[in-house]
Amino acid sequence: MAQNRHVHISNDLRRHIKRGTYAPGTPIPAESALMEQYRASRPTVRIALAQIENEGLLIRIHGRGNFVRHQPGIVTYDTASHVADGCAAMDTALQVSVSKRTTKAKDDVAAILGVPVGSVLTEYRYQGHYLTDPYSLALIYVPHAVAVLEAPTHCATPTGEDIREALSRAGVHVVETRTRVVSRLPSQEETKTLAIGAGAPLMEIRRVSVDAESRVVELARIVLPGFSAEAVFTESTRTRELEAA
Amino acid sequence: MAQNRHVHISNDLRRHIKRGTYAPGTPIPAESALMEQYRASRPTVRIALAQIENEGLLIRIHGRGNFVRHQPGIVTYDTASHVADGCAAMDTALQVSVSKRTTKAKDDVAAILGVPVGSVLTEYRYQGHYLTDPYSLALIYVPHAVAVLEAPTHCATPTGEDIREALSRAGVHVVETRTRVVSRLPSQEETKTLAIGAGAPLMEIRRVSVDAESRVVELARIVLPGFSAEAVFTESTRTRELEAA
DNA sequence: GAGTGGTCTAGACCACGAG
DNA sequence: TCGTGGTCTAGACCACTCA
Repeated sequence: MAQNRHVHISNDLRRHIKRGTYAPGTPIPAESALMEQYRASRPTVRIALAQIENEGLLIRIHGRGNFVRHQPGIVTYDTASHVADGCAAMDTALQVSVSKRTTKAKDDVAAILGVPVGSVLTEYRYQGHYLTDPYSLALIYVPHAVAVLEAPTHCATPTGEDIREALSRAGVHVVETRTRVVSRLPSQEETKTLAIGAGAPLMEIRRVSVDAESRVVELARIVLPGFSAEAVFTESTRTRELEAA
Repeated sequence: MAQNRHVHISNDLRRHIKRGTYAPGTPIPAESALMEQYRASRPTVRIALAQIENEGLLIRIHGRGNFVRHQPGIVTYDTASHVADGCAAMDTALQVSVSKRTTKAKDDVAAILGVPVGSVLTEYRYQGHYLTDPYSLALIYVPHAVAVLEAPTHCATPTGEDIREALSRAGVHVVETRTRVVSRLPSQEETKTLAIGAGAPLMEIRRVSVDAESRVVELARIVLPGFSAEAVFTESTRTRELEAA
């Protein structure tokens, strides 16, 4: 069936995890035990572990063990669904903590925002957790010249959509949104903050919101593990014609 | 600087490739030579090679060697840019070959298209190449009940946008488009057709086009290596208000 | 047949975490 | 201190490609 040794092991481990033999939050047997169990060398066992780690099934912690990851649902990034209340239909195990910080624009962020390097910005950091495991990170930048908003205390969405509502309440109206999606490997820092493997695909979403004066009022950099993320866009040809008219 | 041995090696190889010391299309030194050069064991060398392979810098061919990949530009999937002519502004080294095939809908495709399982479809296969290296794959399904189109002979886009123009010419008008983007690891088959490593992040775009009668007229499954792909979406709040009115 | 990459082994040493 | 995972080594055998 499975040709490669490590494929056979990862298939078997995957089955155990999906069936619940190895429960979420608990460690699977130590690598030494797996070596005996599958009569394989350590590198072979570790290749199998790396595979299922990159699939989002495992969190490996140095000195502690290899733990079954809690399986959150898919985080859907959807511009069409303007959910009024982030709390609605939210799993209570899903937690998003928001922190607020004042910084100065570095060159890359400044270029996108269209402000001088060193301009004062507010950085909102949305860190999403599902039980004990992290699953999302969003950094949102709003120039002080545009608005200074309070960080939402509760019901924050993982992708920071609520900032745009807050902007609207502050009298800043978004007219156009440009979104860019890429798929890439995580940086070393991202492997830590998202608790993913170095080989786990990652989805990065960059959202730029513009107001009527073509001023960039918000830049969002959202980073999600590929195994629990999708982005959905709906486009109506009708509205394009209306716009042209 | 570099703590890990394999990181040091991959950094060095990456530098050589980007500087052009190792030219595109040519093989880098054999693994045995790299072992001597960096005084490292084979597994260590191979981890370094896997890393830069997953970044899209290397194509490894069993029995032949490890070749520097030609660097195509980024393939941008952009719904907003309706390029009338695919030939315009296309690098001549970029080739897209299209083949046409008649099949029957399997259950997953049938469910999305909203047709019975076993319905007759046309499958258009867009395979993109940059010089000798593949870089894109798009499979597009159109039910026979909707239209039977000729495969475009030239100037095809990597993402198969021209099918929708062909539909329009055939009197089938797309009113709404739903696009879904995910980031994941490639299947074994995809590693071969795209010549990417098993650990290379991949962007999959699913596009569903709907006509005025809410009939699905086209399903596109576009698969691109993450290292050379991005998806861009532009959304205007203004049109949303127009639509509501 | 010679050279290449693909897979696996057995074992060593180090770094981290918890008691 | 001990058990865990993180890294690396030296070497073997196999599979593929090309002359």
